Amino acid sequence: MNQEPTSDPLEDARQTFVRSWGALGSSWGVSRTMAMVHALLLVTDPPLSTDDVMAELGASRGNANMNLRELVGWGLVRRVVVEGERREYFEAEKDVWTMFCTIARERKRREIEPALALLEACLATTKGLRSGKAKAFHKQLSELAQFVGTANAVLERISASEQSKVIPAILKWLK
Amino acid sequence: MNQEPTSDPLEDARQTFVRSWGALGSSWGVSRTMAMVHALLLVTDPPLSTDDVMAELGASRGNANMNLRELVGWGLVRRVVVEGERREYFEAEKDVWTMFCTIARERKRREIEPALALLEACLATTKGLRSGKAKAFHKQLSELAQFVGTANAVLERISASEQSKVIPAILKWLK
DNA sequence: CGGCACTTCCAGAAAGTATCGAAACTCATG
DNA sequence: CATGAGTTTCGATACTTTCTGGAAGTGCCG
Repeated sequence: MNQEPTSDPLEDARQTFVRSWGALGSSWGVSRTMAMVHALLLVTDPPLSTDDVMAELGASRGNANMNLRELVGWGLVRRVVVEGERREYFEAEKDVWTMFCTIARERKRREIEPALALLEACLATTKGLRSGKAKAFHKQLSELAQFVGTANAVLERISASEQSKVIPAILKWLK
Repeated sequence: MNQEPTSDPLEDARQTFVRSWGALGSSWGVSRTMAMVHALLLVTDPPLSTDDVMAELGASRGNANMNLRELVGWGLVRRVVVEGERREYFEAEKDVWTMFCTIARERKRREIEPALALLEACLATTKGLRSGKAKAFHKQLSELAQFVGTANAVLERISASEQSKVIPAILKWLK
């Protein structure tokens, strides 16, 4: 992935943003390129084609295609049809609140729920055990499960709400 | 990393929990082994030595040492001194709320704040630009920055609060 | 149909990380 | 101040994940 030098400050800022956002992505369990593609679409107005993404990021077709597809799978990017064009174009959901809700819902489904399931399973298999060690294990896991369950419910509730209902309440609470 | 077959249901459950938690860790940007070490300490009562961790997870000394050190760095694990023992022992913070606050604070510091800094930097360099494209870019980033900033403040506030103040409020709000 | 304009799949290559094993270091102790 | 238990560091290797480039697929249109 290459970068061309520019002296256009806007282009510089875009590049900086896209690349750095990509780097940050990896600490959140998102691959660099996927984060970069998302960042790119987020700050680009007319929808982009696969080739545009390839060109902007210097990625291969397969890579661009795969990451676009995955972003569509997450619901963060939409395929759009451009009048009189055969090629597919992509645009990101620009509204930050909607984006947050989408991410929350997907992570919940893909990561929190499996974790809960694991905890429940371990709780179930140690339910009947009477030894002190088993009791302690069971108690520790059940506290964890309860916490994760609450977090799950909070995300559920928040991401099903209107931004206009939630944000003001939060800001007020922050005081 | 090996596993020995057991017919002890508690041991089985512990193994299952530790290993699966490790697997889940990777979707949250935590390395498998670090998540496993943490899980292990979380469900183990007497503090463990490096050698215990090595034995339980079948990891090398270097690996165990490195991950223990990193967990101490996150504040999720403490070194403890056992009477009349030269060797160091480790125990995890068991309280789930405290654990959550620690993680929130650390991720905030390591990941959210750098992201905010990036956003601010890009906002600053495009501040004066008057073209339509620049305005759109600036607006998109500033919405993102505002959202991330609010999230940051929320985490700050929550993780500085008492569990007893926050959880009931949340449960009430969930209704 | 057959050509064209795209999209998707796939197997191997490359890059990036985690892990090991062993050597180097630390430091209380005899 | 030599010993040795215990800890840390480090280069080499093994493993995963990500990426590439080309082959195969899809479906529109003349």
